[in-house]
Amino acid sequence: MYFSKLFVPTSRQDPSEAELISHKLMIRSGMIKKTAAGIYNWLPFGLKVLKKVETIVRTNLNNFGAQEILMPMVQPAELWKESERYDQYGKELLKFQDRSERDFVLGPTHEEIMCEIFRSYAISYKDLPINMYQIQTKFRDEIRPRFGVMRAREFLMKDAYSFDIDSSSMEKSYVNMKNAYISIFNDIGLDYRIVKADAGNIGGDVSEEFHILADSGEDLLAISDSSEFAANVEVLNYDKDPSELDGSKSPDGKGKLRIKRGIEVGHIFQLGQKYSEKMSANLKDSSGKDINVYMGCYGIGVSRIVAASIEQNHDDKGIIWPYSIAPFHVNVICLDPSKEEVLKECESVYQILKDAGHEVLLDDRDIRAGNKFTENEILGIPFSIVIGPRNYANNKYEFNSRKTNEKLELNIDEIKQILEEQK
RNA sequence: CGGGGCAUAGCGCAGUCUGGUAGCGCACCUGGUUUGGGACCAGGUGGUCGCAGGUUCAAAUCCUGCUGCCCCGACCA
Repeated sequence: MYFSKLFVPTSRQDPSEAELISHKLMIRSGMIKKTAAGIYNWLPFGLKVLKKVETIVRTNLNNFGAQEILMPMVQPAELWKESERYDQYGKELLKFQDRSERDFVLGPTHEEIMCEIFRSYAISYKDLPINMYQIQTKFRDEIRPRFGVMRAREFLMKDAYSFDIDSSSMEKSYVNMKNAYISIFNDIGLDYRIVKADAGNIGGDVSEEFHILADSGEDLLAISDSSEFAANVEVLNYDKDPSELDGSKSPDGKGKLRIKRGIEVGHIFQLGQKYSEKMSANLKDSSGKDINVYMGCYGIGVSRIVAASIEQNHDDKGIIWPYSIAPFHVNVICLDPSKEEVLKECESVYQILKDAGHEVLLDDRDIRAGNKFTENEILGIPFSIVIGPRNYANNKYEFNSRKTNEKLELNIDEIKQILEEQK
């Protein structure tokens, strides 16, 4: 992609609306643009990152046996009345009417629709387990949306639902999804923790959260320094200031608790029969008896991961993308594109790397060098290659790492080698 | 929903107290000089001062009502 053809409206000033660093940087790097409180546009650069996260999520879930579907965002209120969440869910549930005054809601989650799908077919216990997911825009009318896409009203979520014949197979489905999540978050490559969690108003007995660690995280996590114990402090029923937990004995008796801040990006639940009872999502077991299906549900805040990544990885110059979700892998910075021989050399390097399967940006804009360097840093592209009149005839190129700030003189094969190792 | 703040050019802001021809920086456009770390000089475009009423000879400025946005809290993936 040629930079001159990309719409990336960067800004050198912090927006007045933003407080959080990820929010500021997402606006300054031209990734997002707000339309209303908690409602955002994803511009080309931001969308590239969002799609990267989406692809990692999709690929892993498919590998772990889940099947992608797409459910409607607009849902009839009747289903929500049936599950009794029409009144319970609270004002976060956006309600409205169509032209003939029928009640609808804008989907904040899809247990009701999922049950409706399940119960409308004659499904045998032999068909189970079934696990279906979607990656879709959700709407929750937050009391106070804030921090950009971190806590938006409209946001991109992956939600998955598993169906099993009994409790023990539901647990197997749950563990399978937990493993899928571990694989997803390992692939993304951010520092994360899995903690015991409060199931909140989704319901169910067992639930765990995936948190990306960051000092700005809204959740406090209590993590043992010498065992597997890790929990959201919400579940500890501790009546004092949670920061006092730091250094106290771990509930499992092993080691001391350390308090860390996290951003919740995934939450998995064993729902049991909570929804299937209310919604009559049944099937027959091997003895012919009607059973309410055992469900699990599994969420990932896809758009939130983008912001959380920036919270965890940035410096005073801008974003630092992990290779896995970077909008581009390498930026070929052409310092004087008006000189034909320089531009030719840049295009040649660009093409070679592209042909080798890397995602390359060519900054061919006829602007000052400093602007290109500074924007490259704000945008956080992992590697850059600087080619100018001074060094274009060389067979060595200036190769820079955004993360380490390292500057190397490398030939094209050495560069290919390094990029190959990142995959 | 309670408390606090803000709304003036694309962005960031001053001007409001004390009413009297709407300004600054950045961005953008023209020309020139520059050209490896957000260049410089000269010129230029761009505003129903959030909206609706009111007071006044005169309102960005004073009064009333409304709307939107931000922060703190309660709440929540």
